[in-house]
Amino acid sequence: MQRVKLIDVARAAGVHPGTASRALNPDTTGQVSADTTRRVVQAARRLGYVPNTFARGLRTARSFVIGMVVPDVTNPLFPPMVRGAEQVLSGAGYTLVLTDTDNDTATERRQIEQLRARGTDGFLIATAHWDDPLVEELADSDVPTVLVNRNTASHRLPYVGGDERTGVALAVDHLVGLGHRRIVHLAGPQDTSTGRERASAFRHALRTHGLLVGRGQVRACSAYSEQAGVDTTTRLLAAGQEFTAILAGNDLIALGALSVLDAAGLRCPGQVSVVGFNDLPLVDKLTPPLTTVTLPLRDMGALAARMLLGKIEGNGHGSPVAQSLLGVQLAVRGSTGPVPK
Amino acid sequence: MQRVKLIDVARAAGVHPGTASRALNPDTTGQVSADTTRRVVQAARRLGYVPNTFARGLRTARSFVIGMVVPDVTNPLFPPMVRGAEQVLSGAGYTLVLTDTDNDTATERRQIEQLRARGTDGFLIATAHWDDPLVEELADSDVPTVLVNRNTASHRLPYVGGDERTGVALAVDHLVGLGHRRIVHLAGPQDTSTGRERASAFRHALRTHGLLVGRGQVRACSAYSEQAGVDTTTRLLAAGQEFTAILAGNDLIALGALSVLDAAGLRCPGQVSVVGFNDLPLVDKLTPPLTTVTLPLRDMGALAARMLLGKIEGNGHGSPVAQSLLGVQLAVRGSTGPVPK
DNA sequence: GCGGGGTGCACAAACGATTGCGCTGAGAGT
DNA sequence: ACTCTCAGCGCAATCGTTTGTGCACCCCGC
Repeated sequence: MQRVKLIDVARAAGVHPGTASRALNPDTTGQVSADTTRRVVQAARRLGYVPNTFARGLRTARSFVIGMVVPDVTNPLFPPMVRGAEQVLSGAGYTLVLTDTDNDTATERRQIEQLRARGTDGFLIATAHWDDPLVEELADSDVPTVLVNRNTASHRLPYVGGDERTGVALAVDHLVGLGHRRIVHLAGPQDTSTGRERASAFRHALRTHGLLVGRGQVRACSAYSEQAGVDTTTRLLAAGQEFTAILAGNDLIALGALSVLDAAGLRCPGQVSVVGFNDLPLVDKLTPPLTTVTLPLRDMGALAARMLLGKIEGNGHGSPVAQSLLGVQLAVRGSTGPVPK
Repeated sequence: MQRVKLIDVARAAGVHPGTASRALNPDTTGQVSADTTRRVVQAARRLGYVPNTFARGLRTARSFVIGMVVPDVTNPLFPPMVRGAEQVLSGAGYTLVLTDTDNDTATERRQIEQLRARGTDGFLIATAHWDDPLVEELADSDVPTVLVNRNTASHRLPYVGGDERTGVALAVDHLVGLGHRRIVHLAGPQDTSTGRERASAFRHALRTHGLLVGRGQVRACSAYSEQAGVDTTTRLLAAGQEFTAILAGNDLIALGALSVLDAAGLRCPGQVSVVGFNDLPLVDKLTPPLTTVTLPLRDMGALAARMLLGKIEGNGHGSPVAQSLLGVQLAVRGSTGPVPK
């Protein structure tokens, strides 16, 4: 596979392989004279030496591989996080292995097992559920792990996410500012932290404005999908609930809501205003362009990666559990307007 | 790192580690009696044995890692291909390492180097340029490689893509069927196979319909981006070229074209029809919904992965170079209509 | 001039799985 | 009954790197 190995470099430099190893390794190069180091480094460069990852990994039990687990790469929410993480990681000499669970717990377990068998140095988990045995297992184990995008109930692991509560508050303020009083929240799945957090923040925001939160005003969708948005909105209309605005759990749910509203002859924003979450690509080009909460996805991925590196390279101690919430913004667009008279 | 190793299993089964190894390995289990195999397998399962990838890789010089190189994960074109590939590969016991070149050749080279150092068993390349030194290097090397989505001039490596020519023909037939005679092609970058192929197919399709291809009728964009679409369309209008329909090199270019047309007061599809390529998510929800060519992205990824596995596990021989083009479809939507009178 | 403290390096033992080789014993063939 | 064969398994080398240990040797101070 690889031609030139350490022993070749050592021979070329006229030293023992062990010495060559120390010379090449930044941490141990101090144990070797400057002159020898120079000769070894030169020989290595000249011969084009690349260390064999297997041999090194076998000896050191480190792989420089980070596993990142997402539910579905084709969901545009995740690629920016992946990019952010990858840039940080590859800058630090790590390789990111991305794996897709297809929203399936069994698959997820299998993938994680496989990665652990590979000696993965750490995990970035974007699939966490509110009660998540897999995540608890990771927390019990000694492999460094950081949660991103979704948290768990236990708060046992470091977490990086968006400031959901502020996002919801911005959206509600905006709607209330437009005169809306009857606002419905099509919440995300309540087994995810984002779904719960946004719903809780929604109730809180309404109360802040002195509005009551009636029953049926928060309706949880079964998934963060357009179809779930369609279903829940259909039920909402069937229930005869009155409302002039919808805060959707995310953009996909908002899309589902919009299509049902359209089919029911309810104009947006004329009769109903709609706000989404995440600011997916192209939602600004729809008719009407979707008002939505923008999360710093890329920064979330990058920060999570940095925190993970800190856990790995910092000797395990340091701030044990950190919960970081990154700032969000509200992108006000065409799907929200003044409350109809 | 890992508790239980082969020697533990062997001890539990009362055999030599070597024997245990053979018993566990499907290829060599024939060298061990059925009874012994059963005992070993049972012990392995009971103890929860997972082989150490490093030790195995060191000995066998195989990693069961496939590197996939894409220009940008956040471009929705790629995630479906990644998923398709990942499913095939993980089903076969391989791990997919996804890497993002950020459309930068230097980054790409670095990433590929790093992956090769890791003993990557094969590459799936989605970043190929028409003349691509990096790809040629891979072709020269002995590491199995399959190109996907984009081909190179040399045709030295197996390739899986969509049937671009048919896609273009469908689009042109559709436009001509609507009465369009003055059709402009906003071609993709001409250093990519897709850009060249679509442009060439466009000329060919026009001739098939007995239409002349005038100068200025095919205009190459500098990138597959919305901005490039904006720029090229702006130039097109400035040139005073007459046209009633645009075939865009891809959906992003089409989006750019649409916004410029809109700004210029040209209604779509009333005055100008627009066809895209790729069928990105949400382009069916725009106003007007974009008529576009649909590629089987997921199948492309899956087939490419299968071909790569064939190259890796088939002993190198077999059909040396295969070029596979998968069927495409035209999704007719609202952005195309009858030619204005 | 001699002992002591260091520096700089060589030596060799790991890491854990795979695999060519060779030994043992049982069955078959004559 | 004796050899031949071959299935089944144990033995030990091997993959390439890292790292604890110890041996030189040099310089210094007494």
